Amino acid sequence: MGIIRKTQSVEVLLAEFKSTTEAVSAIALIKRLDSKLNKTTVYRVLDKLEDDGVLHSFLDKNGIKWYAKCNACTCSKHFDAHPHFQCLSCGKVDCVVIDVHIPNIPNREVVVSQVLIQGKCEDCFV
Amino acid sequence: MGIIRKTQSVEVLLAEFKSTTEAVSAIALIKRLDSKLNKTTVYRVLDKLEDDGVLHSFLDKNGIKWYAKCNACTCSKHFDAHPHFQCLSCGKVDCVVIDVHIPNIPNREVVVSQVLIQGKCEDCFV
DNA sequence: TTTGGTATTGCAACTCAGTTGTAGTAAATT
DNA sequence: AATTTACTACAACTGAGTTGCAATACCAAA
Ligand SMILES: [Zn+2]
Ligand SMILES: [Zn+2]
Ligand SMILES: [Zn+2]
Ligand SMILES: [Zn+2]
Repeated sequence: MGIIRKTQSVEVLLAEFKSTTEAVSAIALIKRLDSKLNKTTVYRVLDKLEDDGVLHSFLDKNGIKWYAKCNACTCSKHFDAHPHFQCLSCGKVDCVVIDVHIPNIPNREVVVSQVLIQGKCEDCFV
Repeated sequence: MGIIRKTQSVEVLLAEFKSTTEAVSAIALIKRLDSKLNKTTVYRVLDKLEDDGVLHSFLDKNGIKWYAKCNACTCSKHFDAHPHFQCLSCGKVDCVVIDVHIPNIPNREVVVSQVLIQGKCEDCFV
């Protein structure tokens, strides 16, 4: 179940995503908002925002959870099964709006796929 | 640094991969070998076998570590940057030897990519 | 605007995969 | 057989994420 009440915590977290399209790790948010919100609250609100189709989440190379804004998602369905790009130099992660084609595999049904690309981002690219 | 001495622990772990091409999670190995090997030993030997190009590892949807046999890898370089397939019904994971093409991204250098495909495996496919 | 129901929050305690330090053990080499 | 040192077991730790619960704050009805 998603967000029901527009609380301070919700506003604070939404504000973190308002000005950027970059992804942010749950851990980074917890540290950054330490004086304002409790760790548990951050996890719970992020979870609800994902339910509502406002944010989407994924795991990075180290199994750490990241969140980014959704584009055209609803509470019933996420439409942003796009790849994510993690910079090996600065660690920044963001959504990449390219289409990676997953070929059919004999005798298997492909339902969903996750692609994590690693390399150098715009800022770190010489 | 990889394996230097051919110990009992190494033999036990190699035996687990000898008869199958399926991937096995570190946790599953730890449980399965609980009477023979210590948890720490399992992690350390797996790590070394990966260094030696005997096994390769990856994280599943839940950030859990899995290992599978390598094909043509050496201690200096892993050549098996292939996708992995996790069955949503039975949980089984294995290597998929298909080539998923990652297109170039403007102003970014793609170094490596990880693809995790989810769906129904051969056994669970109706 | 008060009141009351309940969604939400903070806190502490927990879970659990994976790591680290270390003293003892067992391969390999002589 | 003695020596060297890679390896192992154990216990204790780490750190991201979860859970239970009492206190709080949002919202709507009165
Ligand atoms: Zn960068
Ligand atoms: Zn994204
Ligand atoms: Zn299956
Ligand atoms: Zn593989």
